[in-house]
Amino acid sequence: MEKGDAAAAAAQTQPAYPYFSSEPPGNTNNEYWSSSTISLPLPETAVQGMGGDHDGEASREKGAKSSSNWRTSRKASRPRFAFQTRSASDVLDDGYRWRKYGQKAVKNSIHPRSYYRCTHQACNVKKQVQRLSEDRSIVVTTYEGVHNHPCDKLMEALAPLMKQVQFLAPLLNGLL
DNA sequence: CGATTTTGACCTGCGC
DNA sequence: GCGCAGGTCAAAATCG
Repeated sequence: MEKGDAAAAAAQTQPAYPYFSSEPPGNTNNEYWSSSTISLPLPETAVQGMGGDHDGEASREKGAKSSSNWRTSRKASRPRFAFQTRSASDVLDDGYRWRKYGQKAVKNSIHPRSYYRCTHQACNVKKQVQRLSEDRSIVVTTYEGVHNHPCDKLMEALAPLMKQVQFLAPLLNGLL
């Protein structure tokens, strides 16, 4: 592992606010980012809803390596949204902890696509990060699923405040 | 020493 | 049915 923390910090210093949108149906081609997409007059971020009315990967019954431990994910399409950010690093610090579980080279791009998964238990939120071949400074991040737990970074930041509140609560009750 | 990344193999869906 | 492209697993390697 190289120094990804510095890159993450660099991404953190540039908070490109991500637009997000629920996926509009009817866009099933893979090339949801075309050259026209990045030529949109959006200054920093552009958004493209991911197509795919059927998610072919969630309904898979994984049978690799003689252990079909893939959870019985229903074919209910989990919410997916993709957005593009202009960032120097692949992993943008969104407050959650992600564990990389794969990397593949895609056809249309010379840059590989990375697959991440939320490290929290019972939180099967996945995201995939790909860098545009046309512009290396554009990173396409596709989230899939919603977190069923609070952001740990946020909780860490809120922990002192919560202690203050717990300490002040009896006093406030006495005053009111 | 535990958690995470790397990386090759393997599996599935889809188009022809 | 076959091949390709994409997605995931898991063992080894590596980092803090």
